[in-house]
Amino acid sequence: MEAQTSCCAIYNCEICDYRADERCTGCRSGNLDLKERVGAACAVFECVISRQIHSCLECSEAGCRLKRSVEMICPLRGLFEKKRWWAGRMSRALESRRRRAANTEYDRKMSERVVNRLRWYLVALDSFEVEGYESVSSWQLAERVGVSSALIRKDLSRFGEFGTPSYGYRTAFLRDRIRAILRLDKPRGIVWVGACMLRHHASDIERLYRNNCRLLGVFDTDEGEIGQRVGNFKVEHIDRVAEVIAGAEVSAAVIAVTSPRAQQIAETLVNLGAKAILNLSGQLINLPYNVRVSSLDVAGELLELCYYC
Amino acid sequence: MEAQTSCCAIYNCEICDYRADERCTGCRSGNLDLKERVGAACAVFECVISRQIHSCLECSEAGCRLKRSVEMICPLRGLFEKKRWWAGRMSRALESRRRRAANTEYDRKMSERVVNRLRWYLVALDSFEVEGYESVSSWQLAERVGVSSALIRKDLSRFGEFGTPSYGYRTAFLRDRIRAILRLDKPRGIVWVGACMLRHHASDIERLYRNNCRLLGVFDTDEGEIGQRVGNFKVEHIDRVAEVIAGAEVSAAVIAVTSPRAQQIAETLVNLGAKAILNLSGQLINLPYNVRVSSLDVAGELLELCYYC
DNA sequence: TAGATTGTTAATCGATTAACAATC
DNA sequence: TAGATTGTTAATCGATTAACAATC
Repeated sequence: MEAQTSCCAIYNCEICDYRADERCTGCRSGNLDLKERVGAACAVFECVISRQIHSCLECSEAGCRLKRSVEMICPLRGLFEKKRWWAGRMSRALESRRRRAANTEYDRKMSERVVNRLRWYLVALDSFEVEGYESVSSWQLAERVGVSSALIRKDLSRFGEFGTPSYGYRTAFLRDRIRAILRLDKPRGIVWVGACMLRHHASDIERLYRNNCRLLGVFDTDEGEIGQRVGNFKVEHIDRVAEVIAGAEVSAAVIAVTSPRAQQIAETLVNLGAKAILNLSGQLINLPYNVRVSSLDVAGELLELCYYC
Repeated sequence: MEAQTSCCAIYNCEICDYRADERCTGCRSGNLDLKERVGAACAVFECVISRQIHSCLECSEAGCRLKRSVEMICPLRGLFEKKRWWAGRMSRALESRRRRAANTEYDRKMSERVVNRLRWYLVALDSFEVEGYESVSSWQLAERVGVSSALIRKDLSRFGEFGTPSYGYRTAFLRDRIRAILRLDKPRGIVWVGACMLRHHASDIERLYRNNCRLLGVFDTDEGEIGQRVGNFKVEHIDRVAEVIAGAEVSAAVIAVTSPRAQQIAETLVNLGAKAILNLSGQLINLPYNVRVSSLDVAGELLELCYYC
């Protein structure tokens, strides 16, 4: 177990200015209750060898995943993997804390299910408007979206009284209110990685523009794509992303590459300030808990659907 | 209210052979409790004018949405919209029944959230296997998928005991078990509509093949695409789908067209036997409750993500 | 044997539904 | 006024978590 002497973590936080300076259990006895220790104060994992600081679990700052930081701290991979009780115990102890921290990050008022439904209400309202409906009732909306009318009324009533009894909701008014709730008026900057996929989403981009989402640049890893044009953009190499974006505020990024570098690209984009990643690569991406990842995977989704056949 | 005399529905079912032959409340008093009536027997909506039969709420057969059938029955749109209490009452009364019916369709043992997670466990297991892991513990899997380890153990324990205490799960074994649970060994036939999009999903198709999903044909509405080739397929017009498929069993279909005909195409495919539709069109699709629809919408998803920025 | 990790239980948490008074 | 539909409450339902005995 002497090799694990190097697997120490010093509890320390740049933000809270707390420094426990205690060795981790990995080096000594396995009986020490890590949960207690960590609970006592904000913890940043600092590698005693490289002095690199990793995620603070309390503030959710910096933040690279625990497992990875452990691997970085302990380069003796073979030994570590044969006996990974240290990482195991640690990870289990911290799991629920991190989860809690991640949840309080976002607006407590609105669950992600509500946000998702509001988005579909908007699509339905648009279609009702096109069909010339001045007003819609909750059951009409429910019918089209595929949820219950009670849920629609409940969802909407969180944010105010938008309807009129016995009449329903004025289509245009409700549409505007939902747009405001979803903050679709605020301008956003999007980085797109994967030029090929972008070409097939021209209509999507148009819809984004209508909702104040601007594309900041198009990037790729594939040398064949670099220099090509997509719409108004020249495709740049992903390695040049910081340079090309040059200070523009990145809200979200789309990763639509086929190369297996999705994880690495995602990390680059997070460092650039992206707070949300749309992952179309079909690969799993792991990011700090304060970054939101949404994965759309056509093949996976189809396989899932087949289950119901 | 005389105009609504034509808005009658005869309760009648082709499948159960029940025919109540009673007029709907719309024509007479509004006090009749439709819920009771409908509850008494299987109901199909038959238009007294066109004699067209609409969805049976009991068997979930045929099935076009209630609202649409009402509109068809009552062509006096102006009048109907000014005073739609009939449709409102009806719809509200039936809403929860249909919902219940839809839920009992599927395997009660496994919620859709579980199915979705299993799919991601599979992706994670694949990646662990590639990295050479012989075994994984629930927290390792949890870490990579982004759920809690308790949930993973709970999910897996529904189907048997796949792990070994103090050791974890054997990667290859667990992978095979999950594949079996998701029935990925069973061959499936897929219809793809929207040639352009398919070209950008070559790698997805490959993954489908590895999981026994076979493409039956590629179709489109765009005349420019008809006759072109995609992989091994010649693109055919969607109107020829029945002819081209010719009796092959359709499990699921992908609708990836940009034209606003998504709803209509979906109905065609359901008539061909599709039990699940993957909707990439960005449009809302409404289908009978025994058909599963999953919508992936890049622009919408991205707008939703921006909310969290 | 000591320590790790599973499978499972009970407790908690959150989301959805049914129902209805208030309102138009 | 009669009837429709909202907003909201309490009840229900289901999903997730924490915890721990059983097991390796």
